Amino acid sequence: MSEPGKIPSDLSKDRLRVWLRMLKVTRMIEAELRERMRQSWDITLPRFDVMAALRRADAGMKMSDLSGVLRVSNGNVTGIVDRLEADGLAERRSVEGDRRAMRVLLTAQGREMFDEMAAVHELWVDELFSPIGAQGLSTVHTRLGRITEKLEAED
Amino acid sequence: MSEPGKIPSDLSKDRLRVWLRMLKVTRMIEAELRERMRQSWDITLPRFDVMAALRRADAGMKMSDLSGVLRVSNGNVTGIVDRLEADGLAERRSVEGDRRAMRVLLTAQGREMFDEMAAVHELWVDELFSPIGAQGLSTVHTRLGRITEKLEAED
DNA sequence: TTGATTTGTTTCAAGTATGAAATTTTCATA
DNA sequence: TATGAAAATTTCATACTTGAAACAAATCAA
Repeated sequence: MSEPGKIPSDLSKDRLRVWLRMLKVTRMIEAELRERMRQSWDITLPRFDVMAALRRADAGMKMSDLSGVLRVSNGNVTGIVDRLEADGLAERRSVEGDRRAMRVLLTAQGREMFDEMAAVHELWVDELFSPIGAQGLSTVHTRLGRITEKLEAED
Repeated sequence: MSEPGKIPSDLSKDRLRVWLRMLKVTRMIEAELRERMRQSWDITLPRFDVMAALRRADAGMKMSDLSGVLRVSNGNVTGIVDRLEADGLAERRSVEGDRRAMRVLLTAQGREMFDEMAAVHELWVDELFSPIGAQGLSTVHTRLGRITEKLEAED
């Protein structure tokens, strides 16, 4: 980046390049993880993401909380939870005091399966990110953090 | 990252944290770009991506080249090109010498529309990445590059 | 040459994703 | 206490996505 002969004020092109590379890396890693999950447990990434969110919430989460945390649409979550429920990994319970809302939580089976998957998932990510050491991780983490701050501040 | 009291050998958790953050940032930016594109030109991100790939190839690209470059499945590209073609933005031509293959290229209208969109798109990305300066861009770019190298070497 | 494999594309079923509309329930307030 | 706005979820139409299967055409080997 910013080679010798280049006008430094042209950050715009560099930002575009970084964005395209980030998009590429993210897609490659997602593809790799998706494939491994499919092979290992016949599960999809969206289902795993929902289970990960639910695992942290002992009391369960409302549908709208789920779509908020995962940043996907409400209707989307409805379908994924439907399928998790059909597989016996999650369940919907009513929220006392509000008959509109639903509380979703993992079943015992769902928790057990997620814990098993999460451990392996962490190993995979460690492997895929192995070219980046502690130094690089720190830099990338803080730089990306600035972007989320900015985006979250805009709401 | 790697705070004072922390055992440095536990890079695994840091890598997971960085991956999760990267996923989050990528999704936020994609959501933002998708929304703006929808509002401005009633176009989707996948269509824009295909047009971007085609714009660089004056002679057009084969369907399989497209899916290779964009890292999406063959069947996926079929649908997106179908819709671009229906909108008069791209067209399929036969490849002389190989009756199986198809050459896809932008129409004049497609090129014109893409150039207009690309200019604005670059401004948006510049804005969204504005919290990262030249220094940070460079670091992030090279770190992410190592990951793609590793992943591409594995094929 | 012919048969087998490979290549390029499309089709298909299932799942993921969006944004908008529809439903039901809650809540504020006049 | 009506009643209108806001909130929580589902439903819907449309589009994207995958992996597998189907198909046709090209290539390669016996």
